Amino acid sequence: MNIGQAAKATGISTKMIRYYESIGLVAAPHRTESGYRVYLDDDLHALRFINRARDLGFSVEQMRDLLTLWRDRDRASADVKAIARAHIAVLAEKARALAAMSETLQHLAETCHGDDRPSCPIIEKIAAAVPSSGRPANRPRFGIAQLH
Amino acid sequence: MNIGQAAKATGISTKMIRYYESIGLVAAPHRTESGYRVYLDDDLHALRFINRARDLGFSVEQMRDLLTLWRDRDRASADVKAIARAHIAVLAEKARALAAMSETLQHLAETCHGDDRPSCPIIEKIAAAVPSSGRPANRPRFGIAQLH
DNA sequence: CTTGACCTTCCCATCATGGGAAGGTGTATC
DNA sequence: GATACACCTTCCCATGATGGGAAGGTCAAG
Repeated sequence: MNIGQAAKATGISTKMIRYYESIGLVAAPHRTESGYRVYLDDDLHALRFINRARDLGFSVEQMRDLLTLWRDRDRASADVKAIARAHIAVLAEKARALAAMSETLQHLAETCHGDDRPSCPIIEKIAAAVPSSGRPANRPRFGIAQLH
Repeated sequence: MNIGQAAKATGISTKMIRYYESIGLVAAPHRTESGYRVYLDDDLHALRFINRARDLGFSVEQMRDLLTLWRDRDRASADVKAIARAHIAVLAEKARALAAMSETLQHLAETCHGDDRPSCPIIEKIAAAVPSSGRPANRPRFGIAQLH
């Protein structure tokens, strides 16, 4: 099985399959004489595992840990659960932060006529913060760019 | 006012203030004879505007648009509202996606004993997808890395 | 034997942000 | 005045996960 077929079979792009190999997240597969990568069932299982972990928002480094635990038949389920729980908390906090932004903006938008006139509470409140939207100086920022 | 003081006054790091200047998001401030940047009230207003827009999850390009609209006294409030509404939808969708991940993982974690024994439904279900967690092939991915 | 679909490696871009080096400036204290 | 220290300048590099694209090799069908 070539890399393109493996990509279709696992839902991971060829680019990313090569990337995961380059950073050692997955083992290098066999090669044909001409240098083509050949994927076997075990390779595909690992890639599918990665795809599902990725869908759950795990980072590459977390997936590395999960793959190690997956392969270790003697690991304690507590080890897996600890990773999961930490991740759940981070996901929930990011979701909360985004929802809060959305709602704040929604409130602002509701008070904006949205017609030809220039008066616009949205931009006015961004220009001069209302107390309720003030960020207490050192609360961690959760802008879009900080969400990974 | 030097850049460090401007940073404290606006909540934007010196690094980012210089960056916003370099990409033309804010105008270059005056300089002292020795080359130090000097920030005046107008500069600070713009930086505070940016900080608040950033707290609402707006991207640099969206902030560029918002700043233009802010400075244009004759703009239609509909123009501002359109940007806000598009952004609200994106934020809400990202929040939803993250919350869904968190909940899926939460369900898995609840069925895991989290003790010394190796049996762990979390990792087993990542290894062999359950139907309910299957991603319908071409639904847009919303992993952590795609959230910006 | 040509065509076209694949494969290979390599480099570059994204987005917003921080780190750090190498060197200049400004001010308070000895 | 000199020394120390905090600040400023520009410049380059890194992040994380992903895609784009170039330049060239391989394979199978017509």
